[in-house]
Amino acid sequence: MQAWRGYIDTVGPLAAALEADLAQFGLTNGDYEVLAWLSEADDEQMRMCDLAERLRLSPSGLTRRLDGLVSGGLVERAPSVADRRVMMAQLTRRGRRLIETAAPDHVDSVRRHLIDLLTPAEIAALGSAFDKVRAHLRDEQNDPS
Amino acid sequence: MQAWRGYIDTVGPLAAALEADLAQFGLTNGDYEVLAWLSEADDEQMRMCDLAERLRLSPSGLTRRLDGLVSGGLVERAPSVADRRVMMAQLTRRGRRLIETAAPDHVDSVRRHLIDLLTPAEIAALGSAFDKVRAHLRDEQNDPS
DNA sequence: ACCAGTTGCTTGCGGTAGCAACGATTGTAG
DNA sequence: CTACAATCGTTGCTACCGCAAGCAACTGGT
Repeated sequence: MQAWRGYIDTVGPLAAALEADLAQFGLTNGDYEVLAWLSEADDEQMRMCDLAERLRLSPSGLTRRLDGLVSGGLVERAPSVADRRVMMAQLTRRGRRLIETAAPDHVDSVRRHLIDLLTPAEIAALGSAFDKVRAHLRDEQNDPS
Repeated sequence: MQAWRGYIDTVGPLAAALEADLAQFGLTNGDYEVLAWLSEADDEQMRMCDLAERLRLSPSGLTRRLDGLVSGGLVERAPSVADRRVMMAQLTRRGRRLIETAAPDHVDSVRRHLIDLLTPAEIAALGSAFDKVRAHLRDEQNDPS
């Protein structure tokens, strides 16, 4: 329970610190994640619904988040040829250049604020612990016994 | 970095799962924390500003959160006799009964979703890891080198 | 006693998120 | 082929939170 209190008091400030480092690029954590996922996708584009799932965002939430990125010229919407219901979120050249600039800095930020502070054993424990929690949450959702 | 991705994908759903369990009492995670802190305080009351700091909330954020709890009859505002600028957030009888009912359930929820899934070594690693991160964030804030 | 600076809480505003509802499109069963 | 269900994205609504501004009250120096 002590560990739990520590968790509560750490998660928020940690996210805030990372977001502060990202601000120099005009990005929020959420924006960064959109660009990161798109940059790793085939043709640097994804269906809105798939992207929403990856980002753990509701459809409406993603619509509005993308609005911001589109007006910033980092992403554009393109209708899918295969399914006219579908909108593809497509990374623009500007978006690609920005994420390529910001990514190393962000990775470094994660290292400074988290990874480099911990022993390899602690990192491994964190990884396996979160894997277990995530697996448990998935099971619970699929089988609401 | 893999551990980092796992962290990102776990923290949000975990908070959501706990919030879902708390919903049966009509409480959010934030509401619960207010009541929990107040129930542990002397005379079950705290100064707004101290409470805001504990909750990592801005003053305005706490004002609105308390609005909700006050209209729900769980907390009331009382002017401080020592300093007339200060408002005390005071747990009501209803608030005390609710937190006393909800707390065991919430603790159990944390166990089910987190603690019971992990080995003692993993729990210890989580605790020390977050302690280090939190200490580092504090240092950084006090000495923005 | 007075005035400047600080502290504490509230309010207006903007940004972000989820849910419910909707229109458009696709898939499927009869 | 036609009806019906499911999927996809957007929009209206509501709620939450932080920042900046404002007002009240306290503090310390003159």
